[in-house]
Amino acid sequence: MARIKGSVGSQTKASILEKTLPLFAQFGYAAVSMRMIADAVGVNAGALYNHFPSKQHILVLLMSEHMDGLLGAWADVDTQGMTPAERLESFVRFHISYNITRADDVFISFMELRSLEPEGHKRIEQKRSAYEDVVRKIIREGQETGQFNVEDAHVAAMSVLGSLIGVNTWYRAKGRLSKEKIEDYYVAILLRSVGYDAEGKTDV
Amino acid sequence: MARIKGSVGSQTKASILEKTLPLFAQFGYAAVSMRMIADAVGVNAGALYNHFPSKQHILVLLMSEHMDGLLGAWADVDTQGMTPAERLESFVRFHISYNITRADDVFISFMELRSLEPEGHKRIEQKRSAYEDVVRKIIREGQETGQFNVEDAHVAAMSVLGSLIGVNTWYRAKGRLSKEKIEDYYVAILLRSVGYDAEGKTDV
DNA sequence: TTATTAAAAGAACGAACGTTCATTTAATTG
DNA sequence: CAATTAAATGAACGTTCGTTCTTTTAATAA
Repeated sequence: MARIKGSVGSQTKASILEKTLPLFAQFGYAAVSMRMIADAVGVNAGALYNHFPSKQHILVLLMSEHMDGLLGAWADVDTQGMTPAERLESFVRFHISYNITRADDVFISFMELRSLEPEGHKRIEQKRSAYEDVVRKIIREGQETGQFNVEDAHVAAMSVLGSLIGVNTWYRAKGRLSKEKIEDYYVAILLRSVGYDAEGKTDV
Repeated sequence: MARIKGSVGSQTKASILEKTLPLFAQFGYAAVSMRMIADAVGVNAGALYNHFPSKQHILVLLMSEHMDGLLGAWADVDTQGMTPAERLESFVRFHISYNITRADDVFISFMELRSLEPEGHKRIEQKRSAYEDVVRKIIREGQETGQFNVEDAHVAAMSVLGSLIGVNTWYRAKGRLSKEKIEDYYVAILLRSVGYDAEGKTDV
């Protein structure tokens, strides 16, 4: 056999990305073979090379599209005129909402950095760093205005991000808590963690 | 050639574990071959099977020894008679101290869960869950005594753990901050995050 | 001191790997 | 409608994989 009736290149390429994502997330980049991907797509392994020059390119595209999507979506959130506390609340809600529905993307973007060859690694690392900068900047602003009370902005930012990234490891759509409740709880926890007092409304 | 002068089984086994750990951490379980391990140990690949029945057994032993060490070391910390806040401070300092010097163990115990076959996976997962219970329990106690002010003990515990686990991803021994400073900062951040007021000593 | 066991080497196993290539056929272009 | 290009198959490439096996030699036990 040969070219299949109705096959369109752009669709197959999209299908490759879509089917590869959960495989990489579940088994890891190194443990997923091109034949596994081809089976999932419903195509012969050789056909993958009509759309990607190598397995590595699939990984790089998956990761960079995810990071671009993440950064782009945050850029679309309007936080103009907000106080640092309001801005941090926006960020927390954004991060949870965006990432909770993209567990596989988040997982591989975190786990498979080491599977990237140097060029790809550098590109993705820059995007990750840009995302970290968002939080660092918010916390520094809060430090400057005195709305936050924090010993070290960098450490506080890493703590906030670690806490948020962890959500993806335990969140289950059908779990005890709704997405909204989780957001509310994390907003409270993380605002407290940076020493925000909520105008005296907190405390016992 | 054959058996090497001075070779002792127990030493070789220990060497296999020691040399495999950084390889798994750097490249991932699936991407590390028995030949890579053998080279690192300075032995032929076939000789590995005098000490481990399979590659999988090396991973399971590495992970279970790490988790046992972690749980055992925490069990040795005396927190009797402490308040929940003091206990949480002890835990934060313990976690950072213990894990910061074992980056590779921590990394693979977190990353390679998916590489474990069912039996091993279950065993390790139980140990991880026991560790999470430590934090949940401390926070519940603080909730009950009113020393902490937290919406949901489980969420707060996962937030604390996520934040702590994150330290390992950015800590560098020669970085800007000493281990002691980092501990101090995290104690402050995480106690605030669970709504501990530090008897009014906090705030701007 | 002899017999046994432990620990290594090194060749070999079949299977699977990422990738390439010739070929076939559908879709598109001129 | 003819020529070209795109998208697929399936066989094949050399390499590497985890593991097994036979053989050799050192350490240990009888």
